[in-house]
Order: sequence, then C-alpha cells, then structure tokens
Amino acid sequence: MTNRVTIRDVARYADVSMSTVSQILNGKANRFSNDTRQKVLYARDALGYVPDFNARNLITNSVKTIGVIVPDIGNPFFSTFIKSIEFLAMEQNCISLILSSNDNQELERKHLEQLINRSIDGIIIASPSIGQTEIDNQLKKNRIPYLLIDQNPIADGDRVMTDDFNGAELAVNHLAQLGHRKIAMIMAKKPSDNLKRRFLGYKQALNSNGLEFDEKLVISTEMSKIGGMNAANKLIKTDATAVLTVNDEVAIGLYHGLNLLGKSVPDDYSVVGYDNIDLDEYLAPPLTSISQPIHELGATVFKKLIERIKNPDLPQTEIMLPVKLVKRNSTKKLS
Amino acid sequence: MTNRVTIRDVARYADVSMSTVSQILNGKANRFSNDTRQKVLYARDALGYVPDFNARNLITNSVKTIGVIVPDIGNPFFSTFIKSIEFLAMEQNCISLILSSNDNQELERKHLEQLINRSIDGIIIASPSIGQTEIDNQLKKNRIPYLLIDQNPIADGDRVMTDDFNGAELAVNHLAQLGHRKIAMIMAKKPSDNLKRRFLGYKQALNSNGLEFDEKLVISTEMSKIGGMNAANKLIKTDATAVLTVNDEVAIGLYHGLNLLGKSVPDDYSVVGYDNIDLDEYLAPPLTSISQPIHELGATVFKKLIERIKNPDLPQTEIMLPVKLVKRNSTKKLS
DNA sequence: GTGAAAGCGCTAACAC
DNA sequence: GTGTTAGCGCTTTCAC
Repeated sequence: MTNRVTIRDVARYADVSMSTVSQILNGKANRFSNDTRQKVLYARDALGYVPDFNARNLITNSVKTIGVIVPDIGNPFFSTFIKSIEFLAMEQNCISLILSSNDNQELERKHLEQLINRSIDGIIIASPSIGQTEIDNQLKKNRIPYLLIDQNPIADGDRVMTDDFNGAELAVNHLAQLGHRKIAMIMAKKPSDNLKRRFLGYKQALNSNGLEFDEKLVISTEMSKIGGMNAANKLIKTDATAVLTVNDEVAIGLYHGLNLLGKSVPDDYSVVGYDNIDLDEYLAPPLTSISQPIHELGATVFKKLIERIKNPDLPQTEIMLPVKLVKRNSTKKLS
Repeated sequence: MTNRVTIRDVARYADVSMSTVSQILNGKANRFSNDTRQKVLYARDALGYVPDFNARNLITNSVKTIGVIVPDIGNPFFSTFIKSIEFLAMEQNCISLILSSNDNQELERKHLEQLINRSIDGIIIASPSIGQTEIDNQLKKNRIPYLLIDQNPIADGDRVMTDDFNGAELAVNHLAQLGHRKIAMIMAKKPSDNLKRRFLGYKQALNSNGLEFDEKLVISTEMSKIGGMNAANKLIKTDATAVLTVNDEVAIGLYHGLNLLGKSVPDDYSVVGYDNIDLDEYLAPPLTSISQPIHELGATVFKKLIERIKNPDLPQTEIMLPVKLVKRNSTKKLS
C-alpha cells in the first residue's frame, strides 16, 4: 500500500492549516476567502485526496451501518427486498451489509458475530432461523437495535409483517369460488411464524367456505424447488383438485413434479403460489399468486429501524402490511 | 444514542490500564497473569463492551472493505456469484458491500462515488455499464484497485473471465450434431464484451460445422425475460430450427413467447441457454445450457483482487476459466 | 478569515 | 506482567 494522501498533505500543498482544509471541504467554505478556497480545492484535486472514512466516522459517527440477514439471496423475494433496502440506505448515506445465511444456522451465528464486531448500528433480520437465544445473547446484550420480519414467534422487538393470514384466505376463497372443495396446502416442514400464519389462514378460509379441514390434504415439504417437486408425488395420492403452496419457489418445483407425473396445471390441479415473484408470469401456465407489497415492506422496515436506532427507548411496534391476490392461469373452474 | 462503553470504562472497572485491556482482548492474553485476565474478561462482559470499529480500524487498517457492483442482484447468476464472494470475504475478515446497479448508469455512478467516499479498498466490477470514463475518473484517480468481469473491452486492469467463445461453440456443436442446420442466436441489443465473445464463438462454430452464417438468424433483444418473449415473434419468422440464447433469463422469456405462439420446445425449436442457473432443471422442458464455473469465478476474482490490493504494482493479469455444456431436454434431433 | 489545540477510541512500542 | 506514551487522520471549538 502506498502511503495515502492525508489532510495534512493537502494543507501543506495549499499552504494553509489542516483545519482550514477540513472546514472548506465540509460545507463551511463560505467563511473563507475566495482565494483560500481555490487553493484548497486545487490542492485536493491535484493530490487526489479522499478523506479517510474511519478517521472521519470516528468523530462524526454520521455514517450508519446496518446489516441485513436474509435466508437466501437467490430467492427473488429476498433479492427484491434487498434492492429496496439498498436503495434507501444509499439515499440516507448509510451502509448496508447484506448477508445471506443460506439456511445455515452455523453460518448465521457467525454472520451475526461479525456484524457485531464491526459495531453495526442496527440489523434487519429476515431470516427465520435466528432464534431467541441469539437475539438475547448477541443483540440485546450488545444493545444493538434490530427489526424482525418473517420471524419465529419472538415477542421482543419491532416487527414488520405482511398479512399472511389474509393471504392464504384470499387464495382459498379464490379456489373455493372456482368450485374446488378439496383444497390441499403444501406447507414447510419447519415453518417459521409467518408460514404458520398462512396455514392458519388456510384453515380459517376452508371453514368460512363451508369446507372441511382434512389433515391428509396438508403436505409438508422442504422450502425449495426440490421440496415442491417431491410434494407432487404426495399430492397425487390425495383427492385434492386444487392446491395452495407455501411460496412460489415450491410451486415451481410442484409444476415440474406434476409434469413428470403426467399431470397438468390447471386441468388436473389448480395451483396458487405465494410471493408473486417476477417469474410467475413466465411459467407455463403463468402462476396465480399472492402478492406482498415488497417495496413497501423494505421501506417500512428501513424507516422503522432508523427510528429505533435514533431512539432506542421508543415503544415496540408491530406493523402489518396488506397483501393481494394476482390472478393468472394456473387456476380453473372445477368441471 | 446512549453513551457507548469504551475501553476506558472497562479499564476502570477492572482496575487496570487501557493497554492491558486492549492487549488481553487482542490475542496477547498469555502475557498476563490469570488473575488480570479474568478481571478484564469479566469487566468486558459485565459492561457489554464492544470495540469501536472505526477507532480500531483507523490504527490497524486490518479490515478491508471491498465493493461488488453487479448489474442485477435478482439474476440468479449474480446472486450465486455474490454468495461466493461474501463467503470468502467473511472468511478473510473483510467487508463486502454489494451493490446492484439495475442497469441504471446514473445509479451506478452514484454507487461508485459512494464507495470511494467510504474509502473502499478494492472493487469488483461485474457490471458492463461502467465504462472507461468512470474508471479513469473515479478509480484510477483515487488509486483504487479494481477487477473486471464480464466487461466492456477495457484494456486496463485485471480481468477474470469465463470462456464465452468456447461456450457458444459448445452450444452450436451440440445443435449441429443433432442435425440442425439453421441455428439462430438471440443476442443482446447492447452486448458487453463477454456477450460479443459468445457471438464470435457462435459464428466460428457455424463455420467449423460447415454451416453458413445468416444475418437473419441473429435476433437482437433486451437482456431480460421480456426481451426473450419478444424475440419469439421474430424467431418464428425465420427458418431456424434451433436457437442459442444469450443467457438463461432470455431463454425463459423465449419459452413463454413460443408457448404463446403455440410453438413447442423442443419439437418446433431446440433451445440452448447460457448460465446454467438453478431454475433450468425445473423448466418445461428442462433447459440445456452452458455452465460457467461460478464459484471458481468468485474465488478467483476475490483472490486476485486481494493480491492486487496488497501489491498494486503487480503486472496485470487476465484469467480465463473453462465452461461446459449441460444437456437437458430442450434440444432434439432434427427429424 | 484562519489556525492552534484538544481529542474521538483505540493500538503498539517500549519502558519499568 | 503491566502501564506510559505517542499517535492513527480527522473534526471542532475557540482564540486571534
């Protein structure tokens, strides 16, 4: 590493004091004579001076760093979420560190630790595998503000959620209106809190549509394309004619699995997904899905976290965002 | 913000000097008596002390920060790439700032600027829209090490690439072996350097297979699902029986477009994609594609950048990684 | 208008 | 074994 250009170099070059340089370069230029200003600016450019971030922030502590832990950056839902956060962070002159835990709890603990070592100012946890223990041991102990989405049923801390209960209801209502009476749900094997809410909504909607809940129509599987594919085998052994999947990724796997078994969507099975990812439109057939207000989610989460960082004593909040049904061609009237 | 616990607080609490605390907490604990060690550790825990990152790094400058600019974090190719980089960065005790430019040049310039303001130690540019001007004005001027992948034909700087030329050749050879003689290529409207190499490989392979290059079989479109969908309309107006798409995302759009037009893959058209993303296996039919060694790419890129940061005077390097064809069911013998 | 001096929180060299 | 001292590069009073 060649020795960096420091403010001292600029000062010497412009033949002024360090504090003059600092002030001119930090919005207090109007105090100075035009002449000095020119000299300093010129020196800065000639030397290619860039202030040292650590030194500056040590004093001002003006640039906040926030961490974002998601289960999988490869999931379109989360990559979109991250884009929102990143955009806002940039705007607010704030660094966002994105970490993808890949559903690896070990890695996640390490991530958390590293973030704390970097004295992070706040953290957004969108990953369900961080539990109360980690939060107590790592975050609360170090008094690091945090915010949960899609989380295990942890009571402490701010939360921003989308209305999973209603999402599932909307899906089931839609299928019931199409005449389906045997509606299956493909659930996650280890559901996080938000997924459990989807399940509850599913049950509730069956009930309100006068349909009976049938345990055999609930298929548990991994939250992945492979999981969805495997679920197809189980689905065809039931008398279901329609199915709600826990998310779109699982639906993609399910499509493939049904295909392999010679079954057709929507002729043999009506399918509703959850997340309304980009890709839905391009599937064959385009997938009907539940849409979460993902940009609004990002914006709300970010805003709330910043509030919490600024004022740690605020009362806890819990925000619920609405969802909606996006109809495409994966569902069909039962004939 | 409540006042932070500093090393001074810990020292006072443990009734030792600041430097004792610092040393014990920084791997030099064995110099000290067991007693002191205990006191310090206890004080740290009691007070919940976390060292200030800026202050520490101001001195040691041990934690490097690297930026990664990708065109679109939502593209599975890049999200996988990022996962590799992130993993390595974590291991090396290095912060990685991920930025997605969303093909927005304005945003990209802003990103670059912000990264420089944060005195980044090095930057990985995986986005083709950063041009020579930005590199000269922003990076070179500030002597920031950088590394290019998938880049415009910028001669300066280290580069790590995959063998795009050969990738396209493999695809065309495969199609030619299946008896296709009219092989189209769906190209990007504004191709970056790597995409141009794919195109060259396509032409070369046509030639070596004794096929004639036909301009009408080259369809330019946007690098997106929508772009692929639009390309379908143009494709059916040609006499092509097979097609190589510039990447998998475009292939996904093409599938959908052909579907809409009542055409079938592979019966009407054999399709080969490029990137071998996760999803390929789940498409109907599963997509044959060219696989880039993406984790190796990430690892090589990261390693090279670190080398460059440590030693700015190293000669420039250019590394080419091999690719391979992954056969699935989107191609078929021409009958 | 400008500069001197103090100090942000920490580490590292060197005493003792 | 432990503490003293001297900064890292910067900003910010406050005096002139």
